[in-house]
Amino acid sequence: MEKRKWLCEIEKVNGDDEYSEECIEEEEAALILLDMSNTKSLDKKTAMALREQQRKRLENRTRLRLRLNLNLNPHVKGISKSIPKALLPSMRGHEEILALFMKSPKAPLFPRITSLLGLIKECCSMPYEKQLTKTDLRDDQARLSIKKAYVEQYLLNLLNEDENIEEGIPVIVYDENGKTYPMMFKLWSSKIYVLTHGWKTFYIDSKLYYHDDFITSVTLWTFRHLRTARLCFVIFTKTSPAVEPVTRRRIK
DNA sequence: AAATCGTAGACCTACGATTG
DNA sequence: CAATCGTAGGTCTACGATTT
Repeated sequence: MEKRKWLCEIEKVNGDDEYSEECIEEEEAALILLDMSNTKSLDKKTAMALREQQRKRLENRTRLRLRLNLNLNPHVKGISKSIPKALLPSMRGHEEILALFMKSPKAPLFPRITSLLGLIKECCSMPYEKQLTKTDLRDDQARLSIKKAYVEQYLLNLLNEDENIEEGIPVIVYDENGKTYPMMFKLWSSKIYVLTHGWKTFYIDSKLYYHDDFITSVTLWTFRHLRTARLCFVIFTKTSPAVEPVTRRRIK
């Protein structure tokens, strides 16, 4: 109910003269139809119209989720920039978060993948950026380690009761093209959180490799799928010239 | 045999305690 | 108060174990 209320407020602010329960149902229907368009044969025109409709809806949803994210991550602080006053009067008091969302030069709060539009059931986690290490990209390791603090702060509260991180949680990982990779999200020996199984396929497909002259980093988001309710990750990759080699010394 | 999993230990870093 | 030291806890790597 709270979500609906927010959505309606958002639509008002954005200039929609009318909103109603129907508009929300209409949105859900559009999202489901669009999802169908990914798997069934719709004619191009219909699919494009649905995509456009979904894009518009997503803009509203994004703002809604931002608000919901505030409740999950109320401690995010530190940036204070000007916010367009007309945006969301009811978000007063959260200017810092809005600034973060709107101005951050880093990763956006939400991954921009067309095929994911409207399929995100619960709000995304905050983005997590990691500079990949040698072992993250080693063929004989086949795993991505994820910082404990990030997992405990942002991801564990997204888990359902029946999901046991120590036993491993099957997840779907999306790359920036929307391609999916089944992986296992797991806590190893109460110390390291990792993504295993499909990670190797992912970095091979993404043409990632370790080199002293380059920094390869990933940005990761987590969300729950609208239809399957399954835990999903989105991983974007980035390679840039390195200022210094990114290795750790090890004496042996 | 190759791929993947799991862990021990080296290394790093943040932070509190101590000292000048 | 700033610099230094000690330490706990987190991250990364190497390598043995297990699975395919």
